[in-house]
Amino acid sequence: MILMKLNLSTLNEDQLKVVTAAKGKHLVLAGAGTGKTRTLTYRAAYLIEKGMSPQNLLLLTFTNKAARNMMAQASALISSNSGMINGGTFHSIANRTLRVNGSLIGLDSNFSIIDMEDQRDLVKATVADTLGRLDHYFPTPRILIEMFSNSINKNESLENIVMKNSPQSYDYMKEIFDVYAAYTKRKWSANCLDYDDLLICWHRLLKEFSSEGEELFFHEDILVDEFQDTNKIQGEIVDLLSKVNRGRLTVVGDDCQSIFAFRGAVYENILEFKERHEDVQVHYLKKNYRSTTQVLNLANDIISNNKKQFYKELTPAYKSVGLRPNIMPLPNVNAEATWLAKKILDSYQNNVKLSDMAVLYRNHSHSAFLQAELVKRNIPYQIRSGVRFFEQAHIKDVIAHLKILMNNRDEIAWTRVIGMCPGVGAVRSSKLIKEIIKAKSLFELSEDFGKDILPERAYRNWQIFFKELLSLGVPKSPTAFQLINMIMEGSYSDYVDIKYKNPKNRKEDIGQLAQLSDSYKSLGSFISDFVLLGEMFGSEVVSGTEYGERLVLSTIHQAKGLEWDRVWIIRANDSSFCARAETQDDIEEERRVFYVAVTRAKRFLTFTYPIIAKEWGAAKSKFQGSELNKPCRFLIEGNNSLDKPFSGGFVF
DNA sequence: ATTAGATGAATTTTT
DNA sequence: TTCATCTAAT
Repeated sequence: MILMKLNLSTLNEDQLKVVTAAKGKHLVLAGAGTGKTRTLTYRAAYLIEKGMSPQNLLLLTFTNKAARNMMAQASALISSNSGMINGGTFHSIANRTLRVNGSLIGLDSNFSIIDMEDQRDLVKATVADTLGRLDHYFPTPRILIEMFSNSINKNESLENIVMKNSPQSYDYMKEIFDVYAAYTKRKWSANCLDYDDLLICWHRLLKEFSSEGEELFFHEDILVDEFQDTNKIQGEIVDLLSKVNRGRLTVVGDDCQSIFAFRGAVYENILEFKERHEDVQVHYLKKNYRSTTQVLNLANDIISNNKKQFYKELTPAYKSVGLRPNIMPLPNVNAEATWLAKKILDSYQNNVKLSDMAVLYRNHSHSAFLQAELVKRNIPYQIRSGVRFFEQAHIKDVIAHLKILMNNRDEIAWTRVIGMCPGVGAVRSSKLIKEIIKAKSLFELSEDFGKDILPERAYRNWQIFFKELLSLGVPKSPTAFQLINMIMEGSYSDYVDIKYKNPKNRKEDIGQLAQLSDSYKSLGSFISDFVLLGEMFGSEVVSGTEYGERLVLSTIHQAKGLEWDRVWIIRANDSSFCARAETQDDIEEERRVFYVAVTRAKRFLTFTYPIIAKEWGAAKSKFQGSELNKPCRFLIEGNNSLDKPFSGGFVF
């Protein structure tokens, strides 16, 4: 095996110590911009250079973006013929493990993975079945899903979650339990796993079938990035895995950048790591290679107001000259968008690349006005928020066709597919599905299937529809590529024309989907990768020219781990960040979100906010103009290194 | 009894 | 823009 010589001279002393540390347990506390991921991937490469096989390494992280980043960096460091490193998000590794060994806990390896929308549909159906008519005050499917998920990810009883988050629904506690039980049962019999189930099942598998030295789940070393984003169950999965390999584990994280508490992330996983594990070596990385002193000063000032943290002040790696971050109040959201678009154009005309700039915000909806303004001025942008590629209806339609061929019991996919047949609605469709599932396979049904279930008119439509479905199974085990093409040659194409208002674009998307599927060996791996990595295929919403660089618009959560020369943080008013925060912990979380945003900037950082508070229904008549926004409290508390508010907004 | 189209209401952050 | 509920058509 030919190995690339790893060049360790580019690492600083602290990083080098981590990279070359002896096998054992290591906790690396690293601030923003200190080369966290780089250090971790160098360690992976170092271990491989020392003789470890890449397949025996396991690299884990929470978000897809971080995983992609990490895997790309790691594989750039090792020679291509040394094989693939084993790594990805917790969910994708769970999926891989369960496809192979899930049968140990009674799982059928063809299971489907369902996303939030699918969950909602299934819960809705379950509620209708268990409770009959809906009560106005019974929590919506959306809320129910959130309760269930919270209870799992935060490892608290459903009762506690309801009491804390929706006390007004506590009267329905019994019904909520019933729905939960029925929903769980239904998922299982449909052979479907949601995101949480992936973790639960992996956890259960490890708990029941792993023991010290157990080969099945053995990894010579385990490296975890963004450890502050892990939740309770993920933390336990890491514990169990490291028990198998007798404690070879390196976790890297920054408690100050923990911004996923809403889905159960507990930075206590970091804070308590030393108590949970024996013989832990702790390392600190504090040198920041990203930002100017001015940006770092503000970041340090902001985060110093948080009480719960490992305090680690970031120090700039280089002496740099920069401008102090600046705040620009504007009359309203329109003015904010116009001003910003103009500023961006100015920068661009002064030879700043669009790809060196980014606009960050707290929620998706904050980007709307700016988008309109950018389109008006022909400024190309790329947006990393909003509806993802795989969540769009037409894409899900096609995927549902593939899912039913993989997993005949997938009632969610069936509902979606059959729902496209005219004359068949919720009631008749559920009758049909019941029969289909009984039959074990679509192809075992008799030709006149449906005749005794549907009225005449609907049956005539169904016959055509049903024949087409059957024809999908004609070539022996067709590829995803073939299947998608067959679907598009059939009546689904007409369905798109009738049902959606921009059918041409949608069909192009589906064409893209077919292209993507072409590189997959099996239908199954394509589908599960698709659901889990959906955004990776991200035909992100793009405007402007097809080629060349684009300005990035992103939520702060999605911008984590990235950096730009110039960063604008819009809607930097207090209510954007703190309106929903109730407890001190909530405020600290928002402060960390703010801190993450600030530390994305290398040299220029500007905040803007609209002075007049206008909520989203503003178009509707109600007068709301009397309330004025204040700048975000994180900018004015303490003694911040910020050019004070109302300083005139001079930026460059 | 069901479906399908119309109307009015509501939006954190991610896997 | 998407989602739940109401209402008219089958």
